This record gives sequence, structure tokens and C-alpha cells, in this order.
Amino acid sequence: MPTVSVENYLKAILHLQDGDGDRVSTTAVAEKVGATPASTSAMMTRLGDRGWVEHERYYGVRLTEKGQRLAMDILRRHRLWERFLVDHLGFEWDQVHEIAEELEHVDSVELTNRLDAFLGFPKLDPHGDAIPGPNGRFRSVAARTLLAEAPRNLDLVVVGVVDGGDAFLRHLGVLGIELGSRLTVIERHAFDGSLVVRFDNSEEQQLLAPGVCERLWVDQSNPSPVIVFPESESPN
Amino acid sequence: MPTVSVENYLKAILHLQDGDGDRVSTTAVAEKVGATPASTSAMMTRLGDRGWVEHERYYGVRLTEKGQRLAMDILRRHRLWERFLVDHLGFEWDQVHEIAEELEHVDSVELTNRLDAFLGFPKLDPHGDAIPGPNGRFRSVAARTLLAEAPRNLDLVVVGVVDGGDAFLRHLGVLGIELGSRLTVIERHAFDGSLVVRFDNSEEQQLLAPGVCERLWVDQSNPSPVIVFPESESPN
DNA sequence: TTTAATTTTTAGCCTTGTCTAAAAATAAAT
DNA sequence: ATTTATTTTTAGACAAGGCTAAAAATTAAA
Repeated sequence: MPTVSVENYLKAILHLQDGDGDRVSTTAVAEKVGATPASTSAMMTRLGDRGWVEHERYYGVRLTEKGQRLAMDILRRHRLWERFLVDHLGFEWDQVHEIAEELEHVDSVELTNRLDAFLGFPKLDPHGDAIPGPNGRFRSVAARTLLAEAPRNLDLVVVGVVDGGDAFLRHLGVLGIELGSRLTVIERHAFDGSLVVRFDNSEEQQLLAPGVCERLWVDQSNPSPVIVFPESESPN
Repeated sequence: MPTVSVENYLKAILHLQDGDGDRVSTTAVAEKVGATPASTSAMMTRLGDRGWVEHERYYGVRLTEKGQRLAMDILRRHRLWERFLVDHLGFEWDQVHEIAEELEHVDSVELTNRLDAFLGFPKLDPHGDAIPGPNGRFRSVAARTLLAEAPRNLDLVVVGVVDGGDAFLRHLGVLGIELGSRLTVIERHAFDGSLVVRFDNSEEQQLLAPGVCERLWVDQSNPSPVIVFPESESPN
């Protein structure tokens, strides 16, 4: 039902909201979609009229339940297609965004679910970002993931180390990391897999070298919004 | 470059022209795309302005070289996606048209060529219609195809029979079919694979039962516009 | 707290694609 | 050869999205 343009706005808002449920400014959305604030303002009104965002004049927008669901579906399609492009068509991870940007607008639940099954119900896209399930929520990440493979923007807790050697544990001490440390992956550098993370509620971001990320087991520390992909919604 | 709407018009015109290079009427196009003749008339003018059709006022349109190429690319994408949906996502042949109708508008040469390779450079879509190659022309059909597997709308010639038993040959005689008979497949009935064909330049169409179609070897009788898929344009 | 800077919205215009109703051209039929 | 029927185009409107320039509201600064 929503047009391509509308879908792009919804996606942008979801991206800018990103966990925190606070409002997103018109200008921020405008920059994200590459339109002028004027055009965006008009669009925000339209999205509000259709019940996809709450729009408080002069104070930005926030996705409604319905809007959030729509946006998550778009994100789901985007990331599934990225997986397809990389896993089956041999694209590199950095060539797929643009194409997935088009494919994501093909709106067929049947298609999406079958593609999902074809890909083996992947949890992460080629950039390491989580893929929403058919219920519009992120799938549960396997308990104990390597930090190197954890999706971004999830609250994580360090639950173990792969290599318990003295040198590594001492290094962790220097970094201020211990069992129970809480962190979130902000960014993943494609070049070497090093991660930009933020610990606990600290404001500062920190870089973790690949060698560290590959030796840390993490788990989600905030399981509340996570629902395991229900059988009944699975295709086939 | 062309919009989705424009692509749909080009596709409709290609479909209506269908081999014969004569002009297509505004009303016919309108019906095909599901628009009014008025809207279509306006669109024909726009297509003419952009050099995709020759538009003779009151006498319909004909695709230009450029327009034909665009339309063939759309058809290529459509039919490749149909193959993908059936071969890899487990759709039935009669469920894929609508979805392919959307996928065909994702315009990326890289994507299309890689998909083509992934599918094994198929010659026919799930309905038995020929898939254009990356050069915008139909690929050469393998010399000697079973009539049952030949694409529609090609000039074919009967070059052999599979089962040379007396009964079958006598039956061919009754049907007026012999070596060298020229025919074109008009329609393929999905139910049992029986074909509606037109012999030579005869106006009347004729139904051929599956048992006959599966025992006749045919070849293209008009190889002029057929160019074998060139290596250089193949991906990977 | 009043002025300055920034952000958001409004106003007005444009393009694409669509429609209906009416006019013009072509084709068919008497 | 005219009238009748059909097809195509034009005219005029509308909705979605987009832009620029200007006005209004909010935030920051002096």
C-alpha cells in the first residue's frame, strides 16, 4: 500500500529512532532521504494522516505501532536481499546496498518468507546487522555469540572468553573489560572486523581490535523485546 | 532511467507488436496496461518525445530501436525472475507473474546478469516463453527442440519425429504434418501441455495434443534475428 | 529577556501520471 | 457522398512528491 517514497521515509525514521523511542527531527529525516526539509515536512504530515507516525508540529515524528511494523518489514526485505546477493549471486558486501534498496520495495509476504526460508532463516545480513523475522521483530540471537558476530545496536553482556590465556585476560583488564561488562556494538569496520562499541551507559565510544572481538562471548542483556521466530509463521 | 509506469507501457507495446513490426493502437495499449485511452494517448506522446516509440498521430505507435531494447530488457528481467521464483523458491508457475511484475522493474545490469548466471543461463521461462539474453535478443534455441518445449511466437520447422512408429506417422498424415512443415506456437495450455499452433501462414489455429508435441522435433526456420549469447557479455 | 540563529512550516510552482468529458480525426455504413 | 460510429486526442482537474523562497515557531546567545 505505501509507495516507494513513503517506504523510504519510514525506513529513514526507523533508522534514526534506532532503539531509543524519542522523536526524530524533520531535518534529520530530510538529510537521510536526500530531500529538502520542506518536502519532508509535507511528507511527515501525510505519514501522520495515515497513522504511521505521531507528528507533533515543530517537534518531529515518532513511528506508531503500525509504522514501526511497516518499517521493520522493509528492513527485513532489505537485509534478506543483501544476504541473497552476497551468498548466491557473488556480490561483495559493499556492492549490495544500492540494489537491495530497490528490491526491498517489492512487497509480497509470500516472496519474503520464501526467500527467508531459501536463505536458511539467516539472523544477520552481510554487514552483521540483525534481520527482522516475519513477525516484524528481531530474532533472538543465539545465546552466546562471538562479539565479532553480534549485530549492532543490541544491549550485550560479556559472558565468557574463548582464549583464557593469561596474556589475553591481562589485556582485557587493561581495557577495563570483565565478565558482566555491558556494551553495544556501534559500528563494524569492514576492513578488519574491528568494532566500535560503547560500554554500559558511557557516552564515549571505544574501538576494539579484531583479536579481542573474536575471543569474547556475549549474550543479549535485554531479552524483553526479543521473540523467537514462531513456527506457525514460518513458510512451508 | 524510465519510470515503472513507462516500463509498463513499453512492455505492453512490445507484447502487442509481437514479431510483426506494425503499429499498435492507442486503445490496445490502454487495455493492456489498464489505463484509459486518454491517459495512454498522453503517454504515447511522452514516449515519442523520449525517442522510445514512433508515434504517428491517430495511427498508433511502434517501438524504436532504443525502445525495443528497453522493453526486451524488462522482459528479460521478468522471465529470469519467474525462473528464480519457480526453480529456487518453490512457487508454482501460475503464482509468479504478479511478483515478477514487480521485480522486473529493479534495473541493475549487474544484478540481472548475475541472476542469469545463477540460474544457469536458462532459455525458457516457466511458461515456455523465451528469455532474452543480455544483448536484448532472444537466445538461439538449441537446434532440434521438442515442440513441447519450444517457445512461443517463433517460426519453427518440423525436422524430425521421436517415435517413428506407423501409427504415429499415420496420425501426422491425418493432421497434415510432415517433415518441413512450418508452424508457430501460439499458446501453451498449462493443464496438459497441449499447444495451440498456427501452420505456415494459415490464418486458422489448431490444437495439438501433448502426445504429438512430445514426439516432434522442431528447429527455428528463421535464424536471421537470432544471435548466440556472446561470451564477452557473460558475467563472471 | 530580548535579540540572533536555527528549524520547521507554509505558500506557490512544477512534473508525472491519472481521470472524465468534450472535440477532432478516421473508419464504416448506408 | 454523407451520415454514423469509432478511435484518438485535447482540455481541464486532481493527487503525489518534489523544489525554492518566505514566514513562523523554537532554541540559543548575549
